[in-house]
Amino acid sequence: MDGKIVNLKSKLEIYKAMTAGANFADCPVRDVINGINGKWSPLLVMALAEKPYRFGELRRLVPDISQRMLTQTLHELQRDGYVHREVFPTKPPSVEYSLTDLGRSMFVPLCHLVQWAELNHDAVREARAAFDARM
Amino acid sequence: MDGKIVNLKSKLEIYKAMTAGANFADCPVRDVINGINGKWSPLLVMALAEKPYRFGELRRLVPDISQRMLTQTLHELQRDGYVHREVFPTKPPSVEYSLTDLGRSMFVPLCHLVQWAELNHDAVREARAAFDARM
DNA sequence: TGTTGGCAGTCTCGAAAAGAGACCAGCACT
DNA sequence: AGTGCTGGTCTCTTTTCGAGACTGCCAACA
Repeated sequence: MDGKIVNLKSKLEIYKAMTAGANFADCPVRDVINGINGKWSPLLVMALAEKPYRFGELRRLVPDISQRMLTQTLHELQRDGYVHREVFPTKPPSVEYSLTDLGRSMFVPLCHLVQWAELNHDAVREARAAFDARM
Repeated sequence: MDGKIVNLKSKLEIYKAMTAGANFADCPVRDVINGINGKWSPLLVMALAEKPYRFGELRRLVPDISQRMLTQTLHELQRDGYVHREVFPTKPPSVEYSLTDLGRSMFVPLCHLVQWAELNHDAVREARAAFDARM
């Protein structure tokens, strides 16, 4: 199961980086990707890429996220260094979330993926419809 | 230093496309992204981008995926038009999975994201360690 | 004075999804 | 006759997710 995958160069290296590790800690790509590809993470990064937002603003912006998931996802994004959390000691203390430099640099490739998604949405929907029709 | 990297109109339109929709069906980007960002989808797409694989090969290639999840993820990828499934009537019938043109075109931006992940893995791990140390 | 409402969350509980592993039919090799 | 390989499905358990109630603080309103 080891000798058959030795054909390409750059792609193979990436591929090996994703699969070679015996576990998660040894695989940088899966480690990082799994932090990004949560259900709400890309959405929040896209939102914060536009401008910083407060907790309640984000909640109103993404109506179908629960507070629990918003708190948790922001916490994870903060932990991984994508998001900066700042508390302002106003009368009711307000909390502002903004993208760090790391977050902004991650936003670039993410944005490409999102652009692809926009362009190819119709193709995907068609494929889906054709597939469902055959079943 | 404020979000000036992002003040292009195209990006704002994408952002609006992600957040404006009242529900999922109206938001093309979320619809497509949610099909890509599963736990195993990117990994399998990366693997199949190298060359077509059979079911058992994929299973051995990604040792920590369960058959159940492999079947299900491949099925979803096929439904969305990224993956082609072909059955060969050999003695024990073998099934080969390969990327479609749509899958290959999606692989391009995905690959950028993966490359970013590879490059910035250390930064993310450092941020994570620093964050955990403070708690 | 009591009430209401906004802020940023936390807590709990039921539902949905993921993971582990048994099981299936058919065929080849020993 | 037993073992192993093919590509899966079925069931059971654990993990995660989602909805909504609840907290503490303060300000405005009646």
